[in-house]
Parts: sequence; structure tokens; C-alpha cells
Amino acid sequence: MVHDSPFARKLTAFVRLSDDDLTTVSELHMRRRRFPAGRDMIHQGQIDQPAYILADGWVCSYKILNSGARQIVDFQIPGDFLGLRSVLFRTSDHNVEPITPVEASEVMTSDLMTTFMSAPRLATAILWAASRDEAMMVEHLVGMGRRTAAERTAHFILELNARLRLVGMADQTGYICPLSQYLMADALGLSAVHINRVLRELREEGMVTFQNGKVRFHDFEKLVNFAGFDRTYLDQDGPLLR
Amino acid sequence: MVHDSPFARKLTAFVRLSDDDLTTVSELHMRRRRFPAGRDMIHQGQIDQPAYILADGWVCSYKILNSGARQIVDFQIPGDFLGLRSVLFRTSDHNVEPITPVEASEVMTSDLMTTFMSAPRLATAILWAASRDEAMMVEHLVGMGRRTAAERTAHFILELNARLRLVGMADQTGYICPLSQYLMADALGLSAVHINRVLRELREEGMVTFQNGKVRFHDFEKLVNFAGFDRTYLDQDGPLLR
DNA sequence: GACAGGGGCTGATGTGGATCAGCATCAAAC
DNA sequence: GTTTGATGCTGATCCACATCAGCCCCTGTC
Repeated sequence: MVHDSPFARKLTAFVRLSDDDLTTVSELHMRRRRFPAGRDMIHQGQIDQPAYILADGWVCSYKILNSGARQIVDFQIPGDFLGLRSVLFRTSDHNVEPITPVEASEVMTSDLMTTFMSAPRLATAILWAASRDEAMMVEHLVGMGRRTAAERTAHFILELNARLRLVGMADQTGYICPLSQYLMADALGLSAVHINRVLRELREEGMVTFQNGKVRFHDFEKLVNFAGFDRTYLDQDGPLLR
Repeated sequence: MVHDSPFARKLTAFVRLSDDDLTTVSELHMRRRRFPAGRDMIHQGQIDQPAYILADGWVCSYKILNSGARQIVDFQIPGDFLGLRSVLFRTSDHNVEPITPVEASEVMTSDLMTTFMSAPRLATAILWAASRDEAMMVEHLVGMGRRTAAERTAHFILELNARLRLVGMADQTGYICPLSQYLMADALGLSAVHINRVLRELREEGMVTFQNGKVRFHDFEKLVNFAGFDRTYLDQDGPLLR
């Protein structure tokens, strides 16, 4: 029984779950699979793909334009659901690539449906998590349209922090982050060169450092202010629904 | 019985619905409400708002940054669901403002849940539509990050066309569009001045005109190519699920 | 009939971030 | 122990788009 998977951890931050619910959750974790870094695990246009729950490692969801440019839509971290939308939609509209070696549990559509029927409280939690993810994508969109490169980068770093905290992989001081500057650039709609300069700027301003795969906060308040980051993400400590 | 509401029209493009389903749909349309243009109908942070189904008119969903800048996240047109996410999430994370006078049906959370339980096929259709909306937001995000102003604008015009077609408000030749250049600017992350120049460019290239509230296509193929628009949105003619 | 306000339109100028080019470091591959 | 490929870093130059400033037309209003 894996009662302490990142997935379970994340859900219990939203909704208090019964032991039965938690058992159901661990049943969803049966079909473990591994994926190496760098090789796509889901291709745009594929149909009837299973969904996955990320257990370990980081992945990114992206699209390639016909110009050849890449836009990363989102990163997924342990505990995140992967491809929930493409299950409903039947065909995936983007690619998914592991950034690090990845361990994930395959979830078949039928299992998911069964779970939704038999464990409504759990279903609520999952939908809640999905809504949160969508809300983050909206923030991402807002940033791309109306924030400067530096604000956007700062916001991004804080958002990752908030998400990682939910699964116990970050705290007020910082977190471990396997993203290269190229990946960040493609996520934030910038060039890698510029990301580099922006990170230097944030460092010189004494707000954060991001070096050697580690993000460290030096003036959290200042960073939050600078980024215009919405603290309600952060301040939500206990489960919202008891 | 409103068996031919834009909402019903849109859903039947996705899933073939029985007469019972259609009756349920028209029951969702009971509580009609009107909203004047320009006054917010949903505020960021409000909790326990009802959802709405847009019957007539256009609205936009937006966020205001503390810099004062506005980013429009999406426009909604007749047949679109409004605030589905904020029902799940309990609190709305954005504002919604009518662009034109609006008629909408209020849908209470409980009604929605009942519908989901009793009419699974209808539920599928609604989720399908929601997934499609989310897919469009992803495209929007990709555009903001990696497309030029002109490509993005062209893509936007085509996307609206595809959506309006589903409810019979557009065809291959064009459509009626109440958006000002300011609104487009805030949706596309550009300045109104630049939108104006871009529209001129598209006009001079002989692809589209957007004047006096009317979009007219002059070289559809060229426009689709230029925008890098994914035709699968368009070419989907009959219901996907029979 | 004056006038105010909103939307479309345009030229001049400014700037944030892209692009190009190149160097340094490190780990894996042979 | 050299090579090779990622990744991080930096300066110089360029350009897409913002900003500023102003004009026109239309519609509604007193």
C-alpha cells in the first residue's frame, strides 16, 4: 500500500480523504512504468492513450510550431496527473517528454471512470486538482501577455515552489530543480540567452539564485512582490474541504 | 422547449444526443437572465457563483495585473459554458464582462450535478466541450509565446471562425464580430496601435478584412497557412461520437 | 449645434528582448 | 586524454513591437 504517494499527498491538501479513498488511490498506482529522459512518452495526435500519474521525475508538455519553434505549455511534477484531458478528448493535442528519468503509473480510462463513480469525494479532489492546474495555465497565459521577462521568470519560479510544496519537495528556502535554461526559455516564450540575463538580474537584486540545479530564495517577500504573485496559492495550508 | 439553442447545437456537433438529453438541455435553460454591456457579471475572488450558459451576446474573461494592465484570457460566444471551473473551484479566479448586451441561463451547481448523474451522454458532451475550450487556451498560450503579432492575430480570427461555425454564426466567407481593436489587443498581448497595423497588413496581403464589425475572408487558404492554423478544428463536421 | 467620448488610424521615436557570435566548463564516450 | 555535446555565460547588434502624440469620423447628449 502506497498511502504516501506524492499524488495522495497533493489530493489530501485539497480534500480530506477517508482510508477507503486512500486505498483506491493506491490501487490506481498498480501499473508502474519507467520512461527514460528525452524520449517522448506521448505524441501529439496519438489516440486512446492512457493517462498517467507521475510518481517520480519531471516531464514537460509542449507543442512544436511549423516554424520549428517549441512552446512548453506546462511542466509536471510528482503527484501530477498527466493526460487527463486527452482521455476525455480521445486524442492528445500535445507532446509529453520526460526531462529526467520518470516513474509513472498508468491509469486506464475504465479504472478512472470506476473511481469517479465509486469514490465521489476522491473524484472531487481530482477535479479540484485539475481546476488548479488550469488556473495555473491561465496565470501562465496572463504572464506571457502582460508581464516583462523578469516578472514572468520570477512568477514561474514561485509557482513551481508552490506546487512542489504540496508534495513536500520544496520549502520557504528553496528547492531542487532539474530545468535547464533552454527549457525555461521555451516555457516562458523567451530566448535562452535572455533567461540567463534575467536570472543574473534576479540574483544581483538579491531575490533568488538558480544555480547548479538548485533554486534558493534570498528575499522571498521581495520576490513575491516583484512577480505580483498571488499569495492565496501559498497560504492555503490545510485541506479546503473537510 | 428550446431544442435549438446554440448550446444544444454546439453539443450535438460533438456527440449525438437523444431527445431526452435535449429535453434535459432545455431544462438547464430555465433561469434566463440579462446583463448590460460593460458591467462585470463575475468578479475575481467571488465565491459560490452560479455557472452560466451563454444564449446571446459576447463576453470576455480577463484578469487585471497590479500594473494595471489587462489580459483577456478568452472570449465566450453563444453556446459557451461560463464559469464551469469556478463552480468546481468554488471561487472565481477571473472577471467576466459582457461586451454586448447578454442573455444567459443561470445553472446552479446542484442542477449541474444532477444532470451529470442522470444523463451521462450529455455529461460527456459537456466535458468534451470543456476539453476543447482548454485545448484552445493551450493554442492561445502557444501563440503568445512563439508566434509573431500577425500570425497570432490571424490565428485568433480563424479560431473565432471555427467556434462560431459550430453554432451557425459564421461560414467560409466571414462573420459578424463586435470586438474593438482594444479588446483584441488585450487578448493577444499587443497594443491597440499595433493591432491596427497588423489588421492593415492582413488586409493588404489580401487575406482578411476586419472592418465595421465584420470579418470577411478573401483568401482563406493563404490565411490558414500563414497562421499555421490546425485544420482539424475545422474539418470536424459531423458528431464525433454516434 | 456645440461638444464630449469612443473607436479607428497614422507617423516618429524608444526599448525589451531576439539573434548572432563566441568563450568556458563539465560529463560522457571512445 | 582527447573529443564531443550539453549547458552556462557574455558582448554587440538588430528589430518587432510599445509608447507617445495627434488626427479623423461617428454617435450620443445636452
